[in-house]
Amino acid sequence: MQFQGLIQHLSSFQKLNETEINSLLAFVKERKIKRRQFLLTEGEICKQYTFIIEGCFKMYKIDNKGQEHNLQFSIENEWISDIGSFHDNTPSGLYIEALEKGTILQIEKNDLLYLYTHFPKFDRYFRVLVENAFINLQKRVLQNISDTAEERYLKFTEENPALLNRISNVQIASYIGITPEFLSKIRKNILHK
Amino acid sequence: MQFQGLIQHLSSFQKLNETEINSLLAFVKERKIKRRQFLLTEGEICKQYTFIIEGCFKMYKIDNKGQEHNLQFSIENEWISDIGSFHDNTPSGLYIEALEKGTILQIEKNDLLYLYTHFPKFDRYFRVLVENAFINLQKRVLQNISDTAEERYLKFTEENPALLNRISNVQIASYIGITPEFLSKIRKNILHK
DNA sequence: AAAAAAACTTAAGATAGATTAAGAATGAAG
DNA sequence: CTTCATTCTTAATCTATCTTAAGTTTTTTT
Repeated sequence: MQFQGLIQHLSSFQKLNETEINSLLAFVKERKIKRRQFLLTEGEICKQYTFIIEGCFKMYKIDNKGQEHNLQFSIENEWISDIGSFHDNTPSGLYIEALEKGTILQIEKNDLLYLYTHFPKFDRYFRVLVENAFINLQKRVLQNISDTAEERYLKFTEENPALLNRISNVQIASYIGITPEFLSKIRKNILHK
Repeated sequence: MQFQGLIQHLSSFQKLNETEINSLLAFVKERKIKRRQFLLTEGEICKQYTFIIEGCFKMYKIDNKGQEHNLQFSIENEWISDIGSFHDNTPSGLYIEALEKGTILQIEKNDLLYLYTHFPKFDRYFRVLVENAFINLQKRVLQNISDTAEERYLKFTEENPALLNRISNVQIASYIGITPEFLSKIRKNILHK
């Protein structure tokens, strides 16, 4: 079994007792995922929270011109899901796709709600998780509205060293909101300094 | 006293009992705020969560060229604070400023933590609040990386009708990440269609 | 190992958006 | 009610970024 990563992640926020751990593990299911496999596609309702044991995933939308726009990358010991679709039971506008083969744990909505109700610690755990994700998104919005593309690229490389050797520049360009060609120009520019 | 708005807001998520309501109200303090008054400035640690009874506020950063960039507007029955600074006890990089005179309620960090610990409902309430704010921020990031300035402006007007008569186009331009001059051009363009 | 697909780069020309500057209109404050 | 400050607009010029297209390199799949 590969539950240590998840338990450790939860425990880093607050101590869990036996009952809490066992309840969680009773609900969580392990899945092997192939490269290019989808965890979610547009139009589906997001019915699970996904915790990544191993692998690298992207969450993105496709615009009316067929272009992909990356909202998020996630790797080992991180959660990924379309929270909006999950909570409102509405069809997602997003895709979640594996960039590498990997292994995940998933928990169904009803089971998560059960945990929320019976063990307040889970409410708190996910509140803190979302708070942290929220803080990071705020920084990203500020960057988007105030920084140039070159500044956004440099900050991305500084803040995501673990991703650099795992994803292509095409993916990074899509994440910071520019074309791959322009990113190429930016990288050339940086080299010549 | 002006606590109805807050109680109502909380109750719309889940029923509160007497004890919970009283505990909350014991901690919450009312303040009158003048136009142009600051609730937070750069370098300060954000020590309160603020609930707006009446008024309109903006939260923004100032970049190294002295330019303002609006992260958020908030009005009646909404919360505003720098969650990052609040939770990590780190100096904020943001300003919160009143665009109109108004009235607010504030709760101190220690008191909020007390509520979290003693009444799980508050954990849940703030988890759901942050989740909703997070979902909206995700939409904004996707807009920033995939839509043109004109599309962002049009969506802003559609999604924030209540703000339109209260804030200037200068503020809107700063929020969607363009100059006021270019927004002027966009508005002219829209008229000529 | 070969074939196919995806990623990366370069460059020319096009467009979105910034900058500067100035004048007119609106709103705030004494 | 009047003065001062801010907002809004316009236009010319400049710059960042996109588009298209092509060629090269790297990675994935067979």
